[in-house]
Amino acid sequence: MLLYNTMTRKKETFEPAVPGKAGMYACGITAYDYCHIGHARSAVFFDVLARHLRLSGYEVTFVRNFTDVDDKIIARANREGRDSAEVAEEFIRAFHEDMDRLNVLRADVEPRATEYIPQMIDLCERLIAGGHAYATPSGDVCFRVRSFPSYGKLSGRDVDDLRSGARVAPGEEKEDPLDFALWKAAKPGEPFWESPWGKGRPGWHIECSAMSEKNLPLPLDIHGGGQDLIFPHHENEIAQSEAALGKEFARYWVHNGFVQIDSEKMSKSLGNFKTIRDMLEQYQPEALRFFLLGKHYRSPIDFTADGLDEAERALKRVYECLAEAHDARTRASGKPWKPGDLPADIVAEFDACDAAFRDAMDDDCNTAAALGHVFGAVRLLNRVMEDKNLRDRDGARVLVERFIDAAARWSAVLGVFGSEPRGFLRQLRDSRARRGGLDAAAVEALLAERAEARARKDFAGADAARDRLIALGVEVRDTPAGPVWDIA
RNA sequence: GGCGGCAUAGCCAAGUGGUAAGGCAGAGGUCUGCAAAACCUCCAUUCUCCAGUUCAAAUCUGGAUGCCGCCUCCA
Repeated sequence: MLLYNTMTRKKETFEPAVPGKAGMYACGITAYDYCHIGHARSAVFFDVLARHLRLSGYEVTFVRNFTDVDDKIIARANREGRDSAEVAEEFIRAFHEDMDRLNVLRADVEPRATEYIPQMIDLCERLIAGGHAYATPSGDVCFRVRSFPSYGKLSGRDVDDLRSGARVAPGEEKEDPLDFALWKAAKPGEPFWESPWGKGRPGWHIECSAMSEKNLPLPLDIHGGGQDLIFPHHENEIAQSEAALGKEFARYWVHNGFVQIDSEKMSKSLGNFKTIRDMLEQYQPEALRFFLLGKHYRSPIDFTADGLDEAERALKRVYECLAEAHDARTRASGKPWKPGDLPADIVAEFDACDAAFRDAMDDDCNTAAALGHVFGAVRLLNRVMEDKNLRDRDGARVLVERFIDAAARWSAVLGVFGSEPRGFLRQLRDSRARRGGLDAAAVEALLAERAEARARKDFAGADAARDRLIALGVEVRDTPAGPVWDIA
């Protein structure tokens, strides 16, 4: 497959270090608050990438870490009079709850920074021994950026340009303003670990270097995260790991784009973020996931209510079709299919959609294009099911089976379309009804009134009931199995 | 100031040299007691603008304009 590599700024053919195996490391969250939609996008994308690689035959080892010791966690713990480990634990649990709902699979290894303190200390010592780091009088350990000549290669930065913007804060003990902390001396009230430099705790960047080194063979095949991690986080990881190891740290650097609100980055610092759990009170998790997959992962995506509503409608179209397909298959057990194949061009068109789906995923995980091909298949199946001359043929049965089978494969990669269709449609309707503040009792009463009128062939009365339902935003659909209702 | 990204119909959006996927909305039709869903047809001679390369450009090059991101914690 092709994968865009931030290092080379090009799509490249993905060739792991060991053929058939793929080691993936994605930077996870700092556990100090509930996750927002931006975290969801990153998690959903790397989940899809891991799923796609697996289904393409790679033996994938996916590592996603938790940062469970950090300034922000400590700040929150102190503010709430709690232990920082307890705070981290709470939000790691919340992360798992949110991700489970979004159908993001657990990573194979989910290391926490505090479990790797000895490895981080060891890495610091190796860097000091190699002349790439130094301890300061107060017990910090800093990376000597100037000792690593290719610093800036990932983010396209020039050390001299960076220097003009950097400044040394008064009282800092860095040799150079560009140098960054690998290990921080503990301040009063902070969690700490014993180290050769006294009581302290790890800096952020060293965590990922240590955790990736211990959990995956280096070089990593894929290292990823949000685009904001390119600089300085990933640049610093490269410097640390490559300076310590003397070899390449990661082969493919993959970064997802941001979620925006009103064309501005959604972030905690801007205060314009929406948490996953807040959104899931209003929308089905699958609608959010579908929405995120509707745009290419490297482009920014604007998060809007309209966008989610559209995702719901699109999802509904696919599930209506899946429900039809399931019904057709079930009905077939009681009613024999007639002999006869479908026209060859219809079968060929289905094959083309299925192949195009895979090609799109192979092309840098182009989920938006892949979804387009799902709709191609949906329309094709609807057309056959609609055609009185075709729908009872044995060839139609075969197509229905193949469609259901293909949908299961698409679902396995994308993590959507995998629910039981009728159940999903009911949940979708109910969540939309709840969002619209619909009076369920009033709807039920009008539905009953209309059913009675229809039974009497009192169509004027039935239409009057329908009009009042429409006024409530409800539309009624008469099916062979009886009337069903939905939100217009 | 330094570095980078993006600009496609009313809206969302795919598309890295060969003549504009898909979804939503809209118009007409089939079906239906009426509807809805579904299906069929239509809906960008054109891809922010200007130059250039090429037989051929939304796609490559240069320039302009606009929006966004990184350079400080951040998915």
